[in-house]
Amino acid sequence: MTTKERIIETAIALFNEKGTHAVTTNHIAAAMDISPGNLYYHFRNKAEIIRAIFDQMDRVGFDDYQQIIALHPAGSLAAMEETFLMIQRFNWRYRFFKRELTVFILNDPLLRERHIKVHQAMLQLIRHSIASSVAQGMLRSMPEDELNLFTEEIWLLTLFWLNYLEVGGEEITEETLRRGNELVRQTVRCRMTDQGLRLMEKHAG
Amino acid sequence: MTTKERIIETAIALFNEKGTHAVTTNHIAAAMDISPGNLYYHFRNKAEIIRAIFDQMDRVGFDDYQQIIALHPAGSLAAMEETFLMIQRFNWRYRFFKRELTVFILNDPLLRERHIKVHQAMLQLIRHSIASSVAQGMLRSMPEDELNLFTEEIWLLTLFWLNYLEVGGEEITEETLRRGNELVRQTVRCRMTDQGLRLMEKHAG
DNA sequence: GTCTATAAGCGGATAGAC
DNA sequence: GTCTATCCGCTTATAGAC
Repeated sequence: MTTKERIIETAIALFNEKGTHAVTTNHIAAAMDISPGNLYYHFRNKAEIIRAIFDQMDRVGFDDYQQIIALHPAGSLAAMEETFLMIQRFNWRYRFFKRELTVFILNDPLLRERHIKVHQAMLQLIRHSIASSVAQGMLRSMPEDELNLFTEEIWLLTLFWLNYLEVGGEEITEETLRRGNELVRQTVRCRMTDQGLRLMEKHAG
Repeated sequence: MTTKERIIETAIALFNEKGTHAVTTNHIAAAMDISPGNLYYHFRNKAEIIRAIFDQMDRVGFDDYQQIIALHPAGSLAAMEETFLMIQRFNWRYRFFKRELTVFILNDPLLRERHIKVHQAMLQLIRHSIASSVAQGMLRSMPEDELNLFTEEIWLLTLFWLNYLEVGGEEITEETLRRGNELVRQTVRCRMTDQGLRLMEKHAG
């Protein structure tokens, strides 16, 4: 791993542990046993480190997104759960980001725009996924309004499950992540047709 | 309003606007046209201002909670919606707090414990409310597991609706808050009995 | 209670040697 | 690429006059 990469990984670890504002460039340098000057050779300043992390997130996020797309036709429910867990893993790796997101967005219009685009894309992905489940007769068809709210509900649950666990003082484990998945599944089950429910039972058994 | 109160109100406004870390004691003093020294006469440091705000939140939150309790027997659905909006207003007034909550909790074990207690109390309140709706025949009875998940879903939606709007780049208005309410309502509707649905229709019409 | 002035400390950032 | 040394600026916090 290059020094630049090590700086980024160390920064992610420390940001996740203490929050970006409690972590200084000096802390990052000290934690990886290099001098502050060396750190500044690789990055102009702290903001640039954060930007580099965001870029990494974009790349990883894009790869994940491609995987989700590829997964999607495979089978509605299983694909959805795989997607949920994938997003949770992403949110966990970059958990400082989600924690401080609103403040970042407040102070950085560019990040705001970028994030809104991702947000919209995810909503569309979910809506599309729901529509295809309806077409397959797994979900009952519903009026436009209800479909929109349903879409937002799924996305909100997925987006904030990790945060929910954290502010409730729960550990993030396989078990608690699985519970979030259960939550989404139950929300979906509410809108299932009899046929969909039968298929799900079979799948579970 | 005393200077002390004005400091608190100014701090809340600035924290909401810029985030706690971007706002210094000097900024607060300047914004209200007093000297930094004067501010330090009333508060030992910035952390103490934040603590004073938390204390205010506790008091306001407790009053709101009492109102919710009082509201509760009045009528399930209407009370639930009133509660939702009350919590949104609270979250909006202290929006810096919810935005930075995970980081606060990370660095302050006491706040963590306090917050977890509130979290648990709200879950219990919701669970109790659901149980009484089931007893009244409004909601279909459900297995323990489903009830727990349902409770958490309601609470998660209520807790994060404001955050959801913010990270999605939406304005907080009567309209968008109402949409959050719709979301919760739809989640509840999924579990309603025929009797409950009829009552709701009548209520809406 | 409120002001002005100022000290102390820290984080961010750069220069220049190696 | 990496280090040491150092500077700038800002925030916190205090002392002492009014």
